[in-house]
Amino acid sequence: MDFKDSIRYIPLFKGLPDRQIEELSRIAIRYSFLKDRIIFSEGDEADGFYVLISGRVKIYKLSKEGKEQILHIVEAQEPFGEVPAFAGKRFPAHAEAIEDSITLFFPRDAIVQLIKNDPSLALNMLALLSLRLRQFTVLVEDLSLKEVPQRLAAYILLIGEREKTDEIELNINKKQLASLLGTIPETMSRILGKMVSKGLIDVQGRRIKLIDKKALEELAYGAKLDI
Amino acid sequence: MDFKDSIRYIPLFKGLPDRQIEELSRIAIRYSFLKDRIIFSEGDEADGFYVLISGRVKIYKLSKEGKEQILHIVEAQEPFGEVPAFAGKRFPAHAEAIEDSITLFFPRDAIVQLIKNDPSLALNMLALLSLRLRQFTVLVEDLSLKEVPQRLAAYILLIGEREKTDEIELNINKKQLASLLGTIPETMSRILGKMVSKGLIDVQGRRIKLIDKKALEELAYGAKLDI
DNA sequence: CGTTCTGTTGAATACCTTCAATTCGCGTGG
DNA sequence: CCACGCGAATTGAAGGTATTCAACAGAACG
Repeated sequence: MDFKDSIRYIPLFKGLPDRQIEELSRIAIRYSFLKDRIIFSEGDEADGFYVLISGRVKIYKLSKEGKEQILHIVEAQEPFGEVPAFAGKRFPAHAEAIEDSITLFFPRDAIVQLIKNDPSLALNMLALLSLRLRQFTVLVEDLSLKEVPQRLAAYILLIGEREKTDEIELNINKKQLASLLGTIPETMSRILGKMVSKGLIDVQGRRIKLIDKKALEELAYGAKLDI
Repeated sequence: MDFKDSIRYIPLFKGLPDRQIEELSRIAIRYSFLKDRIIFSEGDEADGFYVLISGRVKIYKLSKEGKEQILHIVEAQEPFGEVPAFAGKRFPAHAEAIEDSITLFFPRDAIVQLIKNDPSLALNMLALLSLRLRQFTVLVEDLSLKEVPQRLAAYILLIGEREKTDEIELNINKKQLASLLGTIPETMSRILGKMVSKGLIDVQGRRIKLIDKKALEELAYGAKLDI
């Protein structure tokens, strides 16, 4: 099969010469996953990494009691599962399709070979891993140094920025939002409730309207929410 | 100045041809930091990264109330501050010498040039960043999904493994251990106390003797500590 | 139209932190 | 060499934030 078009526009492969794109399309393997399908589990041996072509994937850890912490929500065009391609040989977390998803799989050896041939792929990959590290420092900071209302306010504002709107639509359900913010649905629900009664936001299902942005910012980056 | 010997044995630079080592020693700049000196702060602009030659450095985040979360303790021969060399341009966290330290600083442009010339440096750097990502997934898991006694037990066992001894000597003080484990000295102290009274360990200052390893493992990876 | 999963609410509880008061340990200077 | 002083470490009491458990409401799905 020929995936050249899917591959050409993946940011990770930006700047690669046509020859390399052809080579990539030759070695890529297409895998599809229905919603709720496990793509890999923590500890599984890995011999390559994935790029998400369409759909959405969550990367997460599980506690022995079954509580879940989402590390990252993978969006289309993003690679995932790349850690064991370069260090260790097992996936450090679980991956599950949260929508019907199409991925391309790239075997490690082929990628390493390509990196040896083309430094721009190496630099793209370094940029990607560095960005992930940066995101993880924020996650650690949130989990360790901030309380749930702060995290939630920051998240809402972030989405608002990203979508350039004051009326955001969550692209994950509240259970998963809770897991992403390191808490549980009950807590999530209570805090959303408080924010509504304080007049900071308005909530209709997955739709959140930002009403008092100033107060949200104050909460996210400034003082505590006193209710 | 000539740092060739310091550089040759840095794992990050393993496998590089002599020519590259020479080049590295030409561009490296030596910086020394006394204990407690800030090396860089979160948000500072970065135009290169460091390798620690001797001493010890902590990488950490600060909350607005002043609480500290240590992300990583850098040991000799390890690079640090490498994220903004490849993505973004500012340091995502603070770095401070916790012992008198000697570092080499490598300007970003020079390193990028070297990577373009030599894929083995690229692969070493990718391995390093991947390893850090792996470590961060564990930190996130600990902070979000485990309680302090579990984290502490796991940490003690880890050091015991690493040093291959049942009588470990902490190389950081308990305040910093608390910060590394995402808690505060008081909590740390109480839990160590409970572990002692339960006969799991014995504590003499910075020296911890592992007495009941089985129970420690049970605590770290199995059931709860009921006291 | 019932079943199942998501989301909400209340009460009780657990864990950790905060604050305050000592105590300990160690380096420095008299 | 001892005493002092200061930060590190410990301990107790009180309080706060988030979780647990349970019950129920609501939405989605076949």
